[in-house]
Amino acid sequence: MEYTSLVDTSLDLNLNPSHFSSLVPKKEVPNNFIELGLRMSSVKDEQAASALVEELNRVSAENKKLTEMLTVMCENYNALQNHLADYMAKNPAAPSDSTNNSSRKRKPESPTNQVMTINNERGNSESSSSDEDSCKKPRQEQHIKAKISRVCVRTEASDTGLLVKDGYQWRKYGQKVTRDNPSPRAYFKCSHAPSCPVKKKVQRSVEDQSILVATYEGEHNHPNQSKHEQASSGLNRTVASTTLGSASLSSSGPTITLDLTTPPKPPTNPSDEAKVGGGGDRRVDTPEFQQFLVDQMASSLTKDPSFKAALAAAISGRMVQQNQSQKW
DNA sequence: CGAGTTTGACCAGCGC
DNA sequence: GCGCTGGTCAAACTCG
Repeated sequence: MEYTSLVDTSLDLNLNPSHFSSLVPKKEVPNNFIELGLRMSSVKDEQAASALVEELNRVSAENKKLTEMLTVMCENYNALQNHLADYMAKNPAAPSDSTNNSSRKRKPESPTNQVMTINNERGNSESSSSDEDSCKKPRQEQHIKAKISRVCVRTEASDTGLLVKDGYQWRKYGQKVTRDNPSPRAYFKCSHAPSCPVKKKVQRSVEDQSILVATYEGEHNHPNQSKHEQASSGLNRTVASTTLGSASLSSSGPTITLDLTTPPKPPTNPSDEAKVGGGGDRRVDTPEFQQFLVDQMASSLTKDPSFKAALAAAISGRMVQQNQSQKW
């Protein structure tokens, strides 16, 4: 997951928190504004003043946007750190962890690495017990199938359905109880286009029954038919509604966990359920996910008073900088 | 009545 | 070769 590559880090945000207090004299900002206003009044150009205010608003908005991008970077960094720590805690020894595979008859054949090579671009995120996905298909077929992604969706524990709405139309063609998970696994095929090879497997997580793990295989060879639907009430709305929940991105892969148990209001119909970035070609770097991440992270960060102060200082500092440059 | 779901049967890969 | 397992098929069933 290279989110940092998605963010233009060359932006000069003047956002180093450790230097805010020293570099940005906060109390001087209003003084500068007053001084600026006095100068403007001396020029007797109210239109210019209003234009300048508009410009300041525009710059403020721009700074806000840039700050959101920065929050994405920060959050990704933190998520990566957490995941690394978690991984190190769980796997203190070498990656050749045989404990998880000892009870299996099917040889995983270095599951993580294999899936990673198969997926090349997407990779697989977890080497957990549900990684047998990589071992089931004939090896050659695995190499043909290039896209395997996994999406975790947190749902209400009382929700017994295996429905992960992602904007595509799926037809269930089978259900099976697997050995290492008491919860049944549901098999879906994309029913929108007969030629669409995408398949989806949905199974509840062993560790947390409230989490649905959807594994997508293949790529859709057709556009998401319900994109418009999503735009109005589906994905975007759900993305917005998860602000009060939690979301986590696995730093090692495309696994995405959405906590949908705390929506602002209960869904009025099933279509309001989790519509996450599923679909074989849905990627974590799609605009939908980026927007989701931005919303999530901005929301959590804006709750942090220190971050607010830093942000305000950054914006103020930026304004002062610009004003000074305009003076010169 | 058509589309989608359920579910038991069947198939193939893998380990012993 | 046999048994276990995951994946798929297809007839029966359900629902709008």
